[in-house]
Order: sequence, then structure tokens, then C-alpha cells
Amino acid sequence: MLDHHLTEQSPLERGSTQATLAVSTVIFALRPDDESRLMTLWLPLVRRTRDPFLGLWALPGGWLPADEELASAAARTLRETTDLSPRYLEQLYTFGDIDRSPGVRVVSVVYWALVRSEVAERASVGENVRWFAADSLPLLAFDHNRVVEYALWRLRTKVEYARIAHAFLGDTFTLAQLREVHEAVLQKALDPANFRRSMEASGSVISTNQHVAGARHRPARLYRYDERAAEHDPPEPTL
Amino acid sequence: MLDHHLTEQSPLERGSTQATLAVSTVIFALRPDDESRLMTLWLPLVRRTRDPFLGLWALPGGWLPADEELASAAARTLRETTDLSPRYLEQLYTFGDIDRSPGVRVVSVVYWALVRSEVAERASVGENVRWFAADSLPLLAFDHNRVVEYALWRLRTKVEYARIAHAFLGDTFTLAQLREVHEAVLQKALDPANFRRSMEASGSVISTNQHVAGARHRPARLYRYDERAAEHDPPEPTL
DNA sequence: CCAAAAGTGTTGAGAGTACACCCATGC
DNA sequence: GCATGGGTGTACTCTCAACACTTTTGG
Repeated sequence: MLDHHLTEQSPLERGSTQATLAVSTVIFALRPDDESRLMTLWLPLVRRTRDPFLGLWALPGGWLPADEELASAAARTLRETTDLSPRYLEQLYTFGDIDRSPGVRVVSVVYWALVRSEVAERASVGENVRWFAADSLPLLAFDHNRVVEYALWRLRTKVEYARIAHAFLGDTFTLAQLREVHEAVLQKALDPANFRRSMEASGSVISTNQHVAGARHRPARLYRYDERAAEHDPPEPTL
Repeated sequence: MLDHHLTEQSPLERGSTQATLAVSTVIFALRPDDESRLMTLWLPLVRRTRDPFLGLWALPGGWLPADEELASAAARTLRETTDLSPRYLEQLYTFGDIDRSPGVRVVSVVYWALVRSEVAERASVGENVRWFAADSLPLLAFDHNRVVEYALWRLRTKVEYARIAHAFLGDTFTLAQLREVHEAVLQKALDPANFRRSMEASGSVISTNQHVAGARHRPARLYRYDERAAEHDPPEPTL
């Protein structure tokens, strides 16, 4: 990195034009669809108040301050937009096509985050912030449609579903709730019996002795996510 | 991206300090170890000719020109360092810790690449460029030890071994050669019989009618990589 | 008692592993 | 022939999907 043996001066020193760095975040929450009652993925977008793409919806984000870490900038952006804290935050990809922003060269480091479903319900929604169903977005500013598409792909092909599902839920949950999250993300029904066995075998959940009563059927046992299960391989170089 | 509803001016406009963008590449080749005869992973490093970390070895890279695509910059860097063209090139991660470069804020978009083994043999090696065994590197400049470690992890946990192995080989290859690549990357021996079946079942290789004679055993059939097999899911948002 | 979801048992198909065995070549 | 890897056959294990069945609650 920096210069190699064919030594160049810093672009700042030679005063050349250079790219500008931005950080954006794709924020997913799980909410029941207004009509179908099924849990689906939603994400908040902000309306552009200036050119380019004035009036269009875009991912929350901003320029990277020189004294702020990348992940911190993503988390801050998330907080400023939704008043929420991420339960999961990971770098997605860096988009830097020359023509992705008219006129200026902008390179965007994009993160993706998961937030709690119930909490997202009462999240700040104003004139310039709105939640959209992830599968039916309007035309977005910049290359953000492509960005969201890639984030969805990553979410759905992630191996560690357990950690993702946990991010969407509370600290304790029934296996039915956990299964519902998996089904929403994977977009297919799962066999309750087999799901139970595979979860218990994976060791990513711990059974408690508590149960939830009140429904007109056998009470479901509550489970807790096992933090130690995340100690497998580094999905992020840092960890 | 860019500014959101809490509108900020561009950092350029307000003249604030901002991070500088660099692109680096981890370049892997497969070469027989000098002693053990076994195929192992090697990568080229360049010696720093200026501060910081003067004299230490570092990944090839450079500042990002405002008019060059990220992947192009990575490929150019690779060519300038090794006189080689990448057979595989993919974005790895973006490293941006505040303190990773003393004094200045540098954000590095890192790519990883694979090059042909035989070709890497006669690759340019000078005073300031040298190939190292990937598993026993010296102390590198910046956070490059961590970067290489992450690149190795990504290489070894990639699902599409077929495409990776193909990048290391020529257009046609025997299953023994293909197996040797897999064994080197995965660092474990594979059963020849089972390997053959799993490869043929995967559909990622196509059998030709050519054979290689000359060895004092039954001639091995040559195979060809099936490009169509890569049409599964987008590992890169672009493709 | 009945409906509904929690939870258990059983079976079969397919993938992966271990390993015995045959085939074709150079020497 | 014999050594050496190329290539085939086969049996065993393990995971996972399918689905019948039992359990426990509310009404």
C-alpha cells in the first residue's frame, strides 16, 4: 500500500485530484408485511436534498472524517438516521466506479447492519427518512440499487445464520421465532422438527428452563444465543 | 452515500482534512517448496524505499488515481510489480484503521489475485521485489501481516475451489494437477479416487480426449475448466 | 373434546470417506 | 515382470429432508 518501489509522491503533496471517501450503510430490519402478515426484510432510506439525484432515495451515509474509524462512521450514520444501535455490523464491499457519481470521484465503503424488529417499529420516520420493503425498492440514487442487491445476496448466503437471526431477536426467543427469522431471510419454509434438531446440534443456542405460556397450545421453551459459538473463523479480519 | 438529510458540505469544499485512498494487492502463486518439493503458496513483496517503514517489506500497491477504476489499479500494480497478468482478481477488504499509517490517514482497498505457477517462476525479481512463502513472512510494513492473513483465510475458505484451482493452472490439466492445487491450498491430502468423482460430479471440469504420456505409468486424461460453471452466484456485485 | 403448535421418532436418499482392486505405461 | 500412478467399484458413515406420531396447553 502507499507507494511501492516505483516511488510516487503522495497525491496530496503533488496536489493532484483524488477520490473522496464516503461511508454508507445498508440497514436491515425484519417486520411483518402489512398485508401478507409474513415477516419480510425492510430498510430505511433517506431522501436526497441536493444534487446529484435531488429528490431520489439513497442509502444513509456521509463523508468519512479523517479522525473516525470506518465502522464507527457506519454506526454513527445508522444512529443518526434511525435512532437505533446495530445488533450486527459488518463491512460489505467498497464501490468505486468512476462514473457512479456524476462529476466527482466518490469511493464508498459500504457496511451492512441488522437491527431489532420491534425497535425498528418505532424508529424515527420523518419526511426525509422512510422504510421500504427490501424486495421492492424504487429507483435509487447513485448505484444504490446494486448495492442493496448485493447486501441482500450476502445476507441470504451467509453461513452463520445463527448470529444473524440473533441480531433480529431479543436475548431469549423460542425456536419458532428463530425459525421464522430463518424462513424470512431464506424465503422458504423450514420443517420445525428438523430445524429444532439442527439448531440444537449446532450448539449455537442454549436451552433455558423458561417457557412462554398464553397461547392455546403447548408452551414453548425459551432459548438463548451462545456467544461462544461465534468463535469459529474470522469473518472480519479484525474481530 | 454522499451526504444524507443532515446535509454536510463536501469535505473538499470545506477544506477539511480527509483520508487518502490507496489500492494494494495480495498476489498468490503456487510453487514447489525448495526443500520439501511440496507445492506451497508464495507471494511477492516490495521493499519500502521511504518512510514510514523504510526498508521493510510491504504489499505492492499505490495511490488511487482519480481516473482509474479500483480493480484496474490493482491489476496495474500487479503488472508493474511482477510483469504478470492476474488469472483471478477480487476485492478482499478495505482497511482503514486510523493508526495504521503513522501521521496520515490512509484507507486501503485491498484486492487479492492469483497468477500462474510456471509463469511466476520467471517473474521479475529485483533488489526491491522478492517472493516469500505465504506461511512464513517477516514483519511487514503497516498492517500488512494482518492483511495477508485475512487473504489466506479467504483463499482457503472459498467455496469455488474449481475457479481458484483453474487460475493456478493452464487451460488444460490432469486431475492429479488439479488435486495438487487443492491439496496445497487446503493443506491436507485428498483421496485421488474420491477427488475425481467429486470433480466430475460438480460439472466444473470437462473431459477432453487428450492424454499426457511420458511418465512411467498410465497416461492421464486432460481436462478443461468449464466457464459456465462460474454462472452461479455473484461473489462480486459487478461480475 | 378439539385445535394448534411443541416436541420426539423413524426412515430413506444422497454426500462424503476409506480402501480394495484393476488398467496402462516406462523401464 | 514390476513399479507407479491413473482410474473403477464398493461398502460404510453421516447429514439432512420428509413425515408420522405423541405431548401440552387454551378454549
